[in-house]
Amino acid sequence: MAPRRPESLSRDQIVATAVEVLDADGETGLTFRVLSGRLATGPGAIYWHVANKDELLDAATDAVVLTALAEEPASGSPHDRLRAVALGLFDAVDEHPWVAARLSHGAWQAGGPRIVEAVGRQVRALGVPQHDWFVTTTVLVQYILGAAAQNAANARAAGPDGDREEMLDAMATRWEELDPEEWSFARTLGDQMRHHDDREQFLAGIDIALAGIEALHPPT
Amino acid sequence: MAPRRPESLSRDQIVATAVEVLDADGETGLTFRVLSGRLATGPGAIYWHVANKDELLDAATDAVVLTALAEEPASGSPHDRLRAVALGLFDAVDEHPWVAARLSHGAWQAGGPRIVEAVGRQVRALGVPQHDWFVTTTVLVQYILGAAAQNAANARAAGPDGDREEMLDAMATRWEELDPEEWSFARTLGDQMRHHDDREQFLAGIDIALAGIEALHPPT
DNA sequence: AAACTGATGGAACAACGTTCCAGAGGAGAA
DNA sequence: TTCTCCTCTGGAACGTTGTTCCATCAGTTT
Repeated sequence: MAPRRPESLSRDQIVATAVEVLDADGETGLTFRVLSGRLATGPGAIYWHVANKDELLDAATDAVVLTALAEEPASGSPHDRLRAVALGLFDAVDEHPWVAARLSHGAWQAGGPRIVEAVGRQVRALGVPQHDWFVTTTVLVQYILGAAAQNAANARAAGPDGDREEMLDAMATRWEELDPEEWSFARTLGDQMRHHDDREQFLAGIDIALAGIEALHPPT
Repeated sequence: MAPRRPESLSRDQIVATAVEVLDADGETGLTFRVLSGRLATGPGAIYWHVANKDELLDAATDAVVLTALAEEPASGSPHDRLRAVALGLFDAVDEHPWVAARLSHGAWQAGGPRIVEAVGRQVRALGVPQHDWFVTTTVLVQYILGAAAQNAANARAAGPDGDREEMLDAMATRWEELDPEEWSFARTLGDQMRHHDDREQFLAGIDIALAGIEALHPPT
C-alpha cells in the first residue's frame, strides 16, 4: 500500500530519527516532543506508528543490532570468527551506548535472538557437542552483553570529552588509598586499571571463555 | 551527634524503605510520593537526606550488595569459594531484580567496588599471576553481572506468578518455528531452553571461566 | 528567654509519557 | 465529477513524575 502523502511519516523514519537522538542525548534525551520537533509533526502522529516508548526503544535497539550483525564473518578459524562477531557487538554498543541498557533488560527480546543466532553459529562451528549448545551460547552472550554494558557505562561516566585517562587515573588513585585490610585486593589494581585497553580487555574475556570451552570439550 | 527529634528520619531508614518498595514494585514503583507516604512525611524531607533519586538508587544497590557479600566464604577450594561468591551475588540479584539494571549502569560505582574486591580475592587465591589480576577479575565480574541481569530480566518478563515454565515453553516453540535458513541455530535450541535450570546455567558459565583461567595459567 | 540552626512537610513547577479528538486529504463508489 | 469513506495527522489536554521552594517546627546554644 503506497503512502497517502508523499512526505508522510513512516515507522522506519521514526526509528531512524530515534536512533540519532539516542546517540546524541541518550535514553533520557529521547522524548516524544523532541522527536516530534525533528520530524515536524506532533506527538500524536508518532503514536499512530509506534505503541509507546518501550516499543520504540526496542525497535531502535533491533535496528542497531541488525546492522552490527549484517554480514557473518566467512573467513578465519572458528576462534577468529567468534572474536569478530563479539567485537562487532562490542563496538556497536560502544557507538550506541544506550543499547546496552536495553539488551541487559532482556536479551530474549529486541535484538536478542539475532545475537544468540550469530554467536551460536560460531559455537556450533567450534565443535561443541549439541547438548551443550544452549549453555555455551548463553554464557557467551551474557558475557558479551555484560562487558559491553560495563564499557558503555564507563564511557558515559567519563563524558564525551577525552577525559577517560583522567577519570581512570582519579579512580585508580582513589582505590589505591583504600583501607589495606578491607580492600586488600582492590588496592593493588590501580596500575592495571590505569593502563588497560577496553577492547583488549574484552577480547581477553572471550579468550578465557574459548580456552574454557576447549578444556571442557577437547577437540577430538 | 544525636538526632534532634527521636522519631526523625534517618538516611538508613529511607534507604531501607526504598529497598522494600523496590522489591515490591520495581524501579518505576519507587516514587518520592510513595516513599513519603510510607515514611509519613513529605517529599521535601527526604530530599534533605538524599540528593536525588539516582543517589537513592545507588545507596539501595550498595545496601543489597553489602549484605550479599557480608561474610567471605572461608572453607573449600578456591574454585568452590569463587562459586560461592558468584552464587551469592546471583541470588541477591534474583531476590532484588532492580539491582541488575543499576549495576549494569556502572559497576565502578554503587556496590561495584565491593564486588570487585570479593571476586578479586578469589582470583588471587586461584594462583593467577598478579599482572593478570585486573583482566581476570574484570572478566568474571562482567560475566556475573551480565548473567544476573539477564536472569532478572527473564524473571520480570515471566511475572511474579509461576508461569516461568509456560513462558519458556511458549518462547521455545516460537523459536522452533523460525525460518530454518535464517535461524538455523536458534531453531535447535528449543528443547534445551525448555529444560534448563537458571542457577546451573549460571554456574556452568563460572566453570567455563575457571577452566579457561586454569588453561591460560596452568598451576605450577 | 531569646536567637540560632538542623530538619520538616506540603505546595508548586516544569517536563514527561500518553490519550483524545477534530480535521485533512487521497482512494474508491456513485 | 462528486460524495463518502478511512487512514493518518498534529496540537491540546491529562495525570504523574522528579525536584525546588519556603514557611514552620523543635531542639540547642547563648
